[in-house]
Amino acid sequence: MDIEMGESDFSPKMGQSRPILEAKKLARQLDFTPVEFAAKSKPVKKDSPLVRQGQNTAKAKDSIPTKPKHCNCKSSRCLKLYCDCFASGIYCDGCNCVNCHNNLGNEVARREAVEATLERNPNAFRPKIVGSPHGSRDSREELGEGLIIAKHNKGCHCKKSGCLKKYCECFQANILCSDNCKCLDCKNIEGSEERKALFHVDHGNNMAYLQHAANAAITGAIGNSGYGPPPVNKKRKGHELFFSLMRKDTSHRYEHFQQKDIEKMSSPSSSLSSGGHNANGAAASYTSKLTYRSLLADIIRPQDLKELCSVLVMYSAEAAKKMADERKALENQTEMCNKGSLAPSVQEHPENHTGGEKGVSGWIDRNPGDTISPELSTSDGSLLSREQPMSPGTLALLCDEQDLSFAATLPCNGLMMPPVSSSDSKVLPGQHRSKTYAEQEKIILTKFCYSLKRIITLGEIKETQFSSLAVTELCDRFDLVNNGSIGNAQADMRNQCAPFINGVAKPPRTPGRASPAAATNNSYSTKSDLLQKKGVVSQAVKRRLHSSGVSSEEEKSTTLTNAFMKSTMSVKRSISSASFAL
DNA sequence: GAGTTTGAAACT
DNA sequence: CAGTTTCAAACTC
Repeated sequence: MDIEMGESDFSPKMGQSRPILEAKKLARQLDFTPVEFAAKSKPVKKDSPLVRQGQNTAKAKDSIPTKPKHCNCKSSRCLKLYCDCFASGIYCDGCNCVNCHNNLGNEVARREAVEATLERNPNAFRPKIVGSPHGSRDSREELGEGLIIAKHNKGCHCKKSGCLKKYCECFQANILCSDNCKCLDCKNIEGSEERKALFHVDHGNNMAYLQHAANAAITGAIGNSGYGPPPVNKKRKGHELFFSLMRKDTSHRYEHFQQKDIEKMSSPSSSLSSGGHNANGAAASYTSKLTYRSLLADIIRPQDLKELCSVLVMYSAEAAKKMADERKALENQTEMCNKGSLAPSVQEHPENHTGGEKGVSGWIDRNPGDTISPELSTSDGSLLSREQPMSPGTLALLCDEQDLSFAATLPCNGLMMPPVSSSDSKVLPGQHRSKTYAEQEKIILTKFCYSLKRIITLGEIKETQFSSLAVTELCDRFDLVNNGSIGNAQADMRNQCAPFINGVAKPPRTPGRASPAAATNNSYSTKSDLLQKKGVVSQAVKRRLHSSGVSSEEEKSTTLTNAFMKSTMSVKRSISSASFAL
């Protein structure tokens, strides 16, 4: 990514057209280099819905490259947006293109092409999908079916694909068509049964089925069964038009469509199907809840993220209070010594009893509403007090993550000090602050580290469960086909399977028919290994945390501050990624 | 793998 | 801005 244009490429130059300058200015305004900027403009390839379904075809593998799929350009010299590499802002590398100029050796031509492209369209290299991981989160929302609502900047203009094939950029980006689109007979809309049919994971990972479903949906084999009115081939006028059509002919739509699968589905999930649009009720029960979901979807839930953030803030507050208590006690002691008299009754603050040690239990296990002083609990359970202290890092995190509901209750106007006494905020020395921050950050980092490790471990477990299940099934099927004979091909297959079970090797099978018990044992073995692995992870975390205990307060503060800032960024990325994955 | 279809990009 | 052409990816056979 450090190829392509240098920074100077986007610096204002005399004689450049306004669109170019604006585009370059835009690139600068964003927080990445022009190259990265350009690279972010092509988000769709490796994340296409079909790929995310886990298709196992060669095509699918090709669709998950470390760089966009190798192009095959012949006439464009890879210097036009036709070329995926060029559009992605990267050099061609290992492509099958002919007469390629998208390389270091043709930097001049390439630069001219970039400028020409920007002149035509200053947004040419901007992210096409607003709301994707590569775009702004602002317009992104989650949908109940593991889909992210985002918008294609320009929208698609599909006419024949029903926006259910990868010709459609919206579909390819796994987003619904939006008002920006000018597509005809769009089926890539919320509630579309055709779209849901595509994501039916009972057939999942079955490329042929997916494609068949798409074709059927597009041609009407699913949608109209040949009896209903032909697809209206006119401009979609919002989603209502389509919905009205759907309501009219949905009763026909699934008559010939995978009856068994229809029967399997029971719980209506979409507003469309729950709307009772079908007279006989058959289609009403047909709702697909089997859309793509991240393996972490059940582990990292939005409320978990919210809770995590809330708890981190809570610990921050606790740490601040603890430090304030200690400091006050110290001051009292000093005062007592100075006066040489009996210690005056410490004006205890109710929060003094919260107890820092108490707050080191797992954030998931803890009920945030019942373990902290009333001041820390808000009506929405966000556990925040407007008077609680927060470190700059915490504030930065919270103020920046304004989409988190709890953050809305936070004042972002600066540092607040512990409410020990009215005079404290005036006289609190800087060293106390940094000490407080260090304590806050230490606790927050500790908890956050635990949380992340926990998520990772759970994710690994789940991944392995899925992988081992699939591998076991594959191998057993193969056994079945071979009627008990294990040939070289099977051995090869097993060898190929091995890497997919997360490094937990399946025990070697004895030659002959694979017994179900063996498969079960394999499964248990895997789980056992995983549990062991989990233990190792926990111990590793402990060791790391233990070893991270630096000696001096300054070191601790610096270390923790740096780590915290890193973690802050990680939190943001994690939240963003997790939200997208969910 | 060749041929066809498709829709974005480029062009007029 | 609309219509047409070019282009390369997606798709089909």
